[in-house]
Amino acid sequence: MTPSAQSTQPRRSDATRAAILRAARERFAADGYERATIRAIAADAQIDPSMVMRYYGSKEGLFAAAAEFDLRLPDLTSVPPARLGEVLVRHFLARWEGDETLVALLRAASTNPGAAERMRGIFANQLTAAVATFGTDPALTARRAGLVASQVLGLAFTRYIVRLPPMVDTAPDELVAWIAPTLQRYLTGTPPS
Amino acid sequence: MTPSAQSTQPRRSDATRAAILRAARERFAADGYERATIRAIAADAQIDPSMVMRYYGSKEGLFAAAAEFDLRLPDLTSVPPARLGEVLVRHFLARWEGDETLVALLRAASTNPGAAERMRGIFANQLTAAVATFGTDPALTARRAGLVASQVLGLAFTRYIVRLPPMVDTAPDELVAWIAPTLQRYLTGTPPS
DNA sequence: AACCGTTGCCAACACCCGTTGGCAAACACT
DNA sequence: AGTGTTTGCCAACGGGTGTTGGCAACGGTT
Repeated sequence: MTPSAQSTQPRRSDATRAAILRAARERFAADGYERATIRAIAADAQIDPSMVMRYYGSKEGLFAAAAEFDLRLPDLTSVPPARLGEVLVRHFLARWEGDETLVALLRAASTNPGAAERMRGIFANQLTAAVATFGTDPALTARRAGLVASQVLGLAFTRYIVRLPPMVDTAPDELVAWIAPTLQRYLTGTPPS
Repeated sequence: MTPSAQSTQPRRSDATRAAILRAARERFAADGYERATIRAIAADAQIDPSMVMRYYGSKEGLFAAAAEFDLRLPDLTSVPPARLGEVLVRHFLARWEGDETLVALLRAASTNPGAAERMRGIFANQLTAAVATFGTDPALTARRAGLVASQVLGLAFTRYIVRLPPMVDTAPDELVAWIAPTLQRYLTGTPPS
């Protein structure tokens, strides 16, 4: 019951914690979960491997902290319904390019069950929630969100993971032009009989 | 120069080789490249780990043998141009469901550079070649094939790797109905300005 | 100055990995 | 029957992994 600030006073080791997290995101994104070793991450952050354990408990704990992610989806109710597809692709493309966290999550989700679970959560909660905001048949919302995820994750997978040359070389604007109609139909198109 | 059959007379160890390969495909598909250990594969095949080394040289060699893959794309010139998309999705869906090799390749490609290279080769050669058979602008062929790959691999990634519930629960026929128009447009649609 | 929690490093543990060499049994062929 | 090759197993090596415990230096508080 000390009168001082009790919950989150800045600690002296915050810089170290941040360095670890940054190095972890880089390594997880570049190498995937199993190849990204704690020793390598610690070396990148220029500290001892045991520090990682002290601050994050375990490798799984470190990954959980490094893969915290918010899609930051815009408010879709304020978007002209006919431009939903375009807005979404553009947003996702900008989001991958600017933050390697999702690439890390994507790579790790292929082999690590926990990472896959987290990816499921992100898309089930955030994407499905966004799709649900504009009134479509609730029974179809999850399916529409899933289809959008399939195209958006396929874009990320081919462009950032496998690096298929045509997908890497094509400019973002052109990718948007091609893919926007796909998402538009998945979101607002009439379902097949 | 013996008169006997010189090239490939059946060896007594062929059964063992096949058992190893089968177990390897299963493990690589289920666990990815790094988590699928030679010891576990050998245990599944009920032989000693050193046998794997003798017959396939190394873990990389084993993977190369296990991930040999042919998309078996049908002859697209004999397909009504308006149904190209439908035929393609249906073919891919059937191909993943019946053979776990591609799932193994997909998982491994996320973390193993060699596997990614192989995946690039498969789609660059086989898919692009198939797209090139019907006469579109050659300058656009690679891009069209890349877009198709992005949607098809995204489907596989969300359905078999991450296992997003809406993508797992939806029946193949319904997936085909949703996705076929996407591929159709990527293949034959007019490019954006 | 004396105290105590924090920060950091070092050394080590126990385990698992891919890979290797040698040795016994089974087989093929003369 | 005898010889050489093939098939298989065992035991081990060298190296890398996540993780742990202890110990020195530092910082703030009294």
